[in-house]
Amino acid sequence: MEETNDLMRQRKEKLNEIREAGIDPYPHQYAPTHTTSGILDAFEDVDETPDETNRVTIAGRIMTKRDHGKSSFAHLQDSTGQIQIYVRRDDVGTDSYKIYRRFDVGDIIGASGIVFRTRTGELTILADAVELLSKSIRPLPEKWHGLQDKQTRYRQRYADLIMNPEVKEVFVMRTQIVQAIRDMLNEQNFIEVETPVLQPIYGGASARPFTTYHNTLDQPLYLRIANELYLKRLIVGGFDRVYEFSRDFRNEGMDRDHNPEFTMLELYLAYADYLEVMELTENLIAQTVEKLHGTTKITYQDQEIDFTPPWRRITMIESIQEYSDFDPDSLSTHELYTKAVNAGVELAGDESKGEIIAELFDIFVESKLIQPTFIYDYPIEVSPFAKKKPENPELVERFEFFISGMEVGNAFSELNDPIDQRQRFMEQASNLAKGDEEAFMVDEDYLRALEYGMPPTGGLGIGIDRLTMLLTDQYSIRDVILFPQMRPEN
RNA sequence: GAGCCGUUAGCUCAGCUGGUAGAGCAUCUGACUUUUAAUCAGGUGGUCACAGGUUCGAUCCCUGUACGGCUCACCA
Repeated sequence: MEETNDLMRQRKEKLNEIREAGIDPYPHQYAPTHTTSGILDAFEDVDETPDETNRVTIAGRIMTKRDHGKSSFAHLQDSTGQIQIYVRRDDVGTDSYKIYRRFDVGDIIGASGIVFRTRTGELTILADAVELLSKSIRPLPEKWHGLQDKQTRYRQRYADLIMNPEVKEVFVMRTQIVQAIRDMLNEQNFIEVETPVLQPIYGGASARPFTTYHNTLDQPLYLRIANELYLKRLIVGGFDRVYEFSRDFRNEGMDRDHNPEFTMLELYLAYADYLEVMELTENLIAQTVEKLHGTTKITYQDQEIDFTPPWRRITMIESIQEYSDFDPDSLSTHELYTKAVNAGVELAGDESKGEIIAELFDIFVESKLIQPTFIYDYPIEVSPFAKKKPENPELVERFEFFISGMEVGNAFSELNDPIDQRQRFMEQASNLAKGDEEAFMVDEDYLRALEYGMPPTGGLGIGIDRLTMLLTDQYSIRDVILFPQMRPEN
């Protein structure tokens, strides 16, 4: 049912009046010569005397309008900012001025005129022609407080973007972050590729997938939870450096740093191990921060974060020793389990030592890692695609990095031994059979690829949404995703 | 999934001990040819999220539902 109110009815009446005057309220094109910020830059020296040489044409949305009888001031907003226009009846003509008076805040109009400076010093366009480009029939939020309600801001991002310039700035920065990373990777001879979103077998991470169905093939398909296994197939195929900004989908809960669909950068680098990837990671991110902010020190939620390499490196076991009173090295699995349960850690009882260690890390360490920190050498049980450490087969060459208590990225020396990989898959498959919804299926085709031989390879995944949160000082992932997932309104 | 909080005019928000609702902005009418939260005068605008219950009477108290926020759980 069509939503309506007095304000909208009044605007529709104005729309009809404009049509009856023979004017198309939705014309097909317009040719502005300038942007608002371009004018503010280019005409900085202009004074109070209008000079015909300073003629411009702009287009934008009316954000404020102050009518004064036979003259009027308004601010027009375009994608670059705002500028004031000054419209006088004697300059635009009586008929045109009458139509102009039917314009509302929110309408998109074009204006031609001369740039000058008002008595109060504001650079302004003295308009001699104004033209309706699109009539707005739904009123914008109030100018002073803007749009505050989070629900409306997320559901009607368009209104949020119109009213809140700082929101727009966040999304411009998001694009700049992606662009900066892309530029650096391209410079280092990485190839950007595209791999399937619809996958017959999901893998590369442990998460519940979204399931769909292909009618013609008559088979279920899964929206990818990661693209890892496809990128590594490409390494097998001979692309030595590949990456993809991948929209991934995980059918899990939503909170301040989880959205069901999110963007991950994954990259793979042949002949590298995880230590080389560590170096690449800190440089990639530090340079991105530097490009965006001109420095590698920024403030996130009132805490200073220093991205200057090298970042702190500490093993997972060491971090647990440091941040809790557990020493996994000196305890048996059973002792560790007992102590953890006594400390209030919820465990089912069938966890392996590695799983308990990972759990202890999550509970006692993760939230305390404020400055960029590499946690490395993970238990093998929670890392089915990472290569074992030569000197300790219970650990793998894997790291994650944490900033402001958030996991931002994950990397390892990729497991390229097809026999070992098959065994790890089998363990996962048995977990799946035991009811672990996040274990995954055996990907025979991926194993076949490994059997052809994959070079030693380092891989990395970076959560682009979380990185953007950090670099734009946003508390919630919903504030760095244009259209975050929401329940239906009705 | 759990706990807490919220939902009142287009927007931002008040609303006391239960007595059928207010402000600012926006909007409308009039005045105003350098204003900028323009100003001045006068108006319009409400399913108090939804459904029940208690009560003589409910925006207010109770129950349920929907949506949202925060926290927790889940998410290697």
